[in-house]
Parts: sequence; C-alpha cells; structure tokens
Amino acid sequence: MSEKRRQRLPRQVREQQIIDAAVRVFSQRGYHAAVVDEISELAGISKPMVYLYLGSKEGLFVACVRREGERLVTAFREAAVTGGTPEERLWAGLTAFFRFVTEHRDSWVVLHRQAAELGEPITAELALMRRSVSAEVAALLRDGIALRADSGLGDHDAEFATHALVGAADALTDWLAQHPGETPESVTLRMMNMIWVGMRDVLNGNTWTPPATTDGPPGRASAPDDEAG
Amino acid sequence: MSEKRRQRLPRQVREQQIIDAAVRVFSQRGYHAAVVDEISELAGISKPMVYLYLGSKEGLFVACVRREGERLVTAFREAAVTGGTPEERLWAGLTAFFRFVTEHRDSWVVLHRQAAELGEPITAELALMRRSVSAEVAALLRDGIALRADSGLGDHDAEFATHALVGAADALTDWLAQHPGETPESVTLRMMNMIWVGMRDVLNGNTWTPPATTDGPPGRASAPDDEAG
DNA sequence: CAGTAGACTTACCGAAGAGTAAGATTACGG
DNA sequence: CCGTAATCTTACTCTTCGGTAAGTCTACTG
Repeated sequence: MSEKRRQRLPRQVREQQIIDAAVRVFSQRGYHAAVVDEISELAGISKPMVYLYLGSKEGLFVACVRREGERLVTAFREAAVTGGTPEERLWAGLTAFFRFVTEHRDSWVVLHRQAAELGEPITAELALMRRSVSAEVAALLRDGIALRADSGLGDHDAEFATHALVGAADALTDWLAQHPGETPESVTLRMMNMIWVGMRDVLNGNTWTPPATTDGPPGRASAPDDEAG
Repeated sequence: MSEKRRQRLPRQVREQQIIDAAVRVFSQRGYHAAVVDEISELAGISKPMVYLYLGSKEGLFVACVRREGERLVTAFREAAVTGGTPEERLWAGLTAFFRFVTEHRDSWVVLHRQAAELGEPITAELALMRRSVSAEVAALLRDGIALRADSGLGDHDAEFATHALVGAADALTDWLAQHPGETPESVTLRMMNMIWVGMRDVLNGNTWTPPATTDGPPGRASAPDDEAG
C-alpha cells in the first residue's frame, strides 16, 4: 500500500475539489439529504477540512451556487454580447444556455431545483443568480421593444415576457434532456418560433382577444388568422 | 380553564385538519425543515395521532400533494371542458389555474417548489400531478394543430409547446404574486398573446430563422417584420 | 536540521427530530 | 351501567448528522 498518505495540496486547489464533489452530491441528493461525510469522502479528504475551508454546510452550498451560477451567467453573457439585433443576441444567449445545462447537468440541478427549503443566505444567493440572468434577457427584450416606439408596449411588458421566457427555458431543460434527437440549437429555434414570433406580432398590433366573458362566440379582434403568409 | 380537554372528532375530520395544517407548514418551511410537532400542534392534536392516521412524515406529505393536486387539476379541467375552440378552452383553463394559485398559495407552493430532495414516493406523486395537467394542455394544443393539417406540425411540436407553456405559467405565478395590479385574466391574456399568437403564425408557415451560423447579416427568412399590420 | 505554518486526521459531542410504547379518556351500543 | 372500540396523550427511544477539540504529519524556510 504505497499511497496510504494522501497528497497534500494547496488550499486553493482543495477548495475547488471540495466544491466539485459538493456539486455532484448536492445535485444527486438535494441539499438536505446530502451528507457532508459523503462530500468529503468523494473529495478524497476528511470532514473537518470541509469545515475549515468552507465554514458550514450552508457555506459550502453557497459556494457551489456562486461558482456554478457565475459560470452559467458568463456563458450566457459572452454569447449574447456579440453585436447584432436583439433577436440575434437572444438566440445566441439561449443557445449558450441550453448548451451549458446539457453539458453541466449537475451545475444546473444545483442552481435549479432548490428554491424553497434552504435558509435565507442560500435563497438570497440563488435569487441573485436568477436576477442576473433575467436582467440580461430583460435588456434584450426592452431593446426589441424600443425598436418599435409605436407598439404601446413598455418595460412592464418586457418584464412579463422575461419571466415567461425564463420560465419556459427552465422547463425546457427537462424536455431537452429527455429528447436525445434535440440539440440546444433546435430547442432555441423552437422557442424563438413560439415566443419571439408571437411578440413580433403583438408589436405589430396583431393581438389576441379573449372570448366574450358571457358566452358569445370567439371574439378574435385584429387577427388575420385566415390564410398563411 | 374549561376547555382543557380537546373535543373528540371522527378520524375523517381530524385527518383533513391534519392535512390542512401540514399544507401550511410544508408550504412555509419546506419538507425537510418542517417539523411534525409543529404540524400536530397547529392541527390542535398530539404527534402520535399524525403517525396513527398518516403513517409517516412522507405519507403525510404525499397526502397533501394528492389532495391539493386533485383540487388544482379539477379546477383546470372543469374550466377547460366547456365547449369552444381549443383557443377558448386554453384561455379558460389557464385563467382557472392562475386563479387557483392566487387563492391557494400554500397549496401551490407544496405542489411546486419541492422537486428534487424528497424520496421516490413523493416525486412519483408530484410527477403524476404534473403529467396530469400537462396532458390536458397537450390535448388542447394537439387539437389546435389538428385544425390545420397542412401546417406540418405534429404531436412532437405540441409536446414541446406544452412544456414551454407549463413552464412559463409556472414561472408567472411568482410574477403575478408580485404585481397586485395584475389578475389571473390579465396574465392569461398576456400569455395568449405571447405564445398562442406565435404558434398561430408558425401554423401559418410564418416562421423564424436563425442568423447565419458563420457570421453574415441576419438571415431572416419569411419574416414580415418590416411594417406594422 | 531546527522550527513553524499549514495541510490533514481521528475520535468525539450534542442537538434535533422521526417514530413508538404504553396507557388514559371518552363516546356509545346493548 | 358495563364493555369495547376509537380517540387521544405523556413520555420516552434511537439514530442521524452537523460541527469541533485536540492533536499529527509534512513541506518548506532560514
């Protein structure tokens, strides 16, 4: 047994290894079911090291969220800053997002399915990340709206669309994972068709109108639904 | 102190009271952070009663999910079965959904933010509920698509749209909660405008095309983005 | 080759909380 | 008014797990 002693590594390196392990375990088990002993073991280290470096289980989780969140935001932002119309940039950002969650499933799970539960500091960190992405998207939508000053839409509408968009993208990560034939690009294309095309119509004044609240027949207003373009 | 003794009630009634209390506590604290003692106290009863009637903490949670889930599905279905076009029925169902989550916040939180974590029996129950709602929506979208046999779209597309729609609705419950000016109807109207209008366009062959992958200028295809309607 | 700082471990503590044993209390049919 | 079945409680047990005390070991510096 030559390697009874584990190699000593500088703190900076060990910390990352611990976070690596934590992301995997948290992702697989969830925050509460995850046990610190398992994380330390997977990191090839003993438990007190985790507490020495990360302070507490909560601190460890926050570190995971922060690191993975930054990676995700960076991926989105770097794709979406390339010049072009808001439309093109949204396309690029969404594609990058779907690619990220495909390639880093664990990271995404940690950032994702852990909203309720979890004490204040953790939810704060998660909310921060979410807001960060949403802010990017919202800016793009605002730009898109601003190109048509006559649309009558405003920041409130952009904010609504952002939530819908982010929520849809969120849910579609599962769909993507379960359909091997689909790619980040194909999913993004579908989304753009569903949502952006609709928005463009609305910007053009081509809106949907609810049926008469009493009973009457469909009350479609200015909807040229009749023939294909 | 006259009422030292608590009134005795038949099992059927107490069970519902226990579930009432559990929904509130689970909703507020989350599954793991919730403590059975608190639930029993809120139900005006001692802890062993909970175990006698519901078996375990997990069984208690499953009972909550089942009851509240059925309420939600019923609300949606009853609104959406009224005759009319798929469009109208989707409108009615979504409105009922948003109304439900507005009026039963606790129920929704229990059904919602508890995906990862939680052992197999619980996730199974949650998945069942979600699938139940999705199936309703998917049927409506398929009907909508079927009205245009020439669109080239199929069940796969309906399924995609369902996930996007459900995910968006999901995320918009938060948005609705934070904007007192909005109502279930107004949110539904916004959604229909964003998504259904877009889908209608796609059905008409008016699709969105991604920019050229290399670098070239925007490669919009058949997108009459030029002037307002 | 000290000596020190930082990496690392073993072995433990204590609290929290799920679940239960054992029985007390009350309603009610006969 | 008695038995019995159901409701309900007090007072535990037992495990799990976050966190720590008290060092040991090794690499590097002078």
